[in-house]
Amino acid sequence: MAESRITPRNQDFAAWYQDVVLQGDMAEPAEIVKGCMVIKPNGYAIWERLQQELDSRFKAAGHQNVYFPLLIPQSFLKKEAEHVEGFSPELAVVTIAGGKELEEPYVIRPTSETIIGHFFARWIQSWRDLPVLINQWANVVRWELRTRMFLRTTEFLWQEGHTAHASHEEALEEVLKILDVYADVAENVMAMPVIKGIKTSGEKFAGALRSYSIESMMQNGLALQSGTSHDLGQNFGKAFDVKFQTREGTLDYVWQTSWGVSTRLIGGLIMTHSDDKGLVLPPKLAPNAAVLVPIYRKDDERSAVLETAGKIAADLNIKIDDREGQTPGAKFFHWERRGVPVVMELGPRDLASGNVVLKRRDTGGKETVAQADVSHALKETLTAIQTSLLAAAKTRQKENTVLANSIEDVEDILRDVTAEKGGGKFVMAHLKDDPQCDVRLKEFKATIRNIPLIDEYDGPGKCIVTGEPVSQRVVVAKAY
RNA sequence: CGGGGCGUAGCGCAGCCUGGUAGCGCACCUGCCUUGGGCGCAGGGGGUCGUGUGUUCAAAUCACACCGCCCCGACCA
Repeated sequence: MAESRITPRNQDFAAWYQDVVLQGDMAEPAEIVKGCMVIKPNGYAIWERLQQELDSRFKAAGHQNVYFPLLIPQSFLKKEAEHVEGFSPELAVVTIAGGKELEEPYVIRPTSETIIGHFFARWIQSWRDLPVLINQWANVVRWELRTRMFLRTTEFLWQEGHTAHASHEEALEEVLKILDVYADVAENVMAMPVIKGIKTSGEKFAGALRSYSIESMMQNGLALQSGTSHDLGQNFGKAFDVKFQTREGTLDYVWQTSWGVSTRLIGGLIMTHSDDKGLVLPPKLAPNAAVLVPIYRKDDERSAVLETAGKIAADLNIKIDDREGQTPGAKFFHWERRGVPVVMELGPRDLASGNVVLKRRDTGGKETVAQADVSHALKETLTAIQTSLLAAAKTRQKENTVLANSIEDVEDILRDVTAEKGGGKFVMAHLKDDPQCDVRLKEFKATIRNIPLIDEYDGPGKCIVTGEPVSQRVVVAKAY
């Protein structure tokens, strides 16, 4: 593709984001399919890395992968009142199939709680059948009015875990266990710091008793809900008649959970680390941790450089960019835009000195190391990049988190924040989980992102809207 | 779905007002030359002007409708 300039972040953050996605060759709008995107190899490779990290953790926690149908009988959605109300506006419905109008339309799944509830009812009879711990990697469709690549598209890829338990305590334990998995992957793989917390009633999943989320701060200060884990209580158990016989011989409805992360994570990754030169990837997720660019002038140099370069690349199991007809400069820009953590340079001078040059994507710093030490040096550099990306993101989040003790202060801080101009903050304030507060915040388009599980501030206080006592400060922000 | 902007070669754009043989830069192809941060020169290929209907001798250009993308709002992972 043609490679052109990237809009600077401080000029227009939304334009910058789109430029980075396009210039990084990760995805493009599907153009002929409203609100959808094509995920290109560079983007999909990142998703595959995320899948591996998540899937291995799910498996380790005892979950097994399954697959349920894309199409769900429309009547299923209606069985859980809150669920249907929440999802109705964004459903795509199939009414004609095989050339005939269907007796009962199918909805294309916006999520699978209902169809899974139906099968749980068939699979579960006794407490001995519990817990059921399953996960599916799937696509879902939600008819969104406004889309942005990776962050919100009509069709998106995700995983949805669904579990059924004999007790509420056990279900809740599961919900929190998965929230920890999400936080672990976000921080330790994606280098994206998150705040674990409880969603307010107004923001919880339609049909859940309670939702938990991880929220992260993007470079423009907006919050991104990066993963959710729901305590479904017995709501779907009752709606789909998922009963089991207890040890004591009585009948009870199962306690369910569901949880998911999506390709939205890739959007979060981009908006956490990337810069005005393009994508920046943490080594643990980068499809190419390093790329070697050979530099030569004459034919004899070329063969000598390529020979040594080939050996180094093979030893390190990294890609060598030996494309002809491209100058090294052009190659440097190429890999820089694609976020490759380390670009190595090897030219005649290095051949003579027995060295090789390592350039870090995050800091731009160059380091010359002996070829004999390059394996060790690369490993160290990649570790250093991973560490410093997380540290930088944490620092930025901390610097942009402020306390406010009146609703007017919250409004002053957040009123003029937009996705384009940035300037967003996480405002820690005492607010009650109450519609009154939601309404007041909505006046300047802010929301309570979550109620942190770990209170890092000053404990109880009085709600700055209702005046009622609350146990701790909550995260208020503008969000994607 | 409401408001605004946009849609012309792979990408970025000019042309449209005032209708008359579709242009520029980058990218691409060939050759020579270059290569430590986007080389240069010469030659060359590539377009149903978003789609449809209408007005006209003639439409990228005028009118109407539709579609898509981006931004803002309401809805949302």
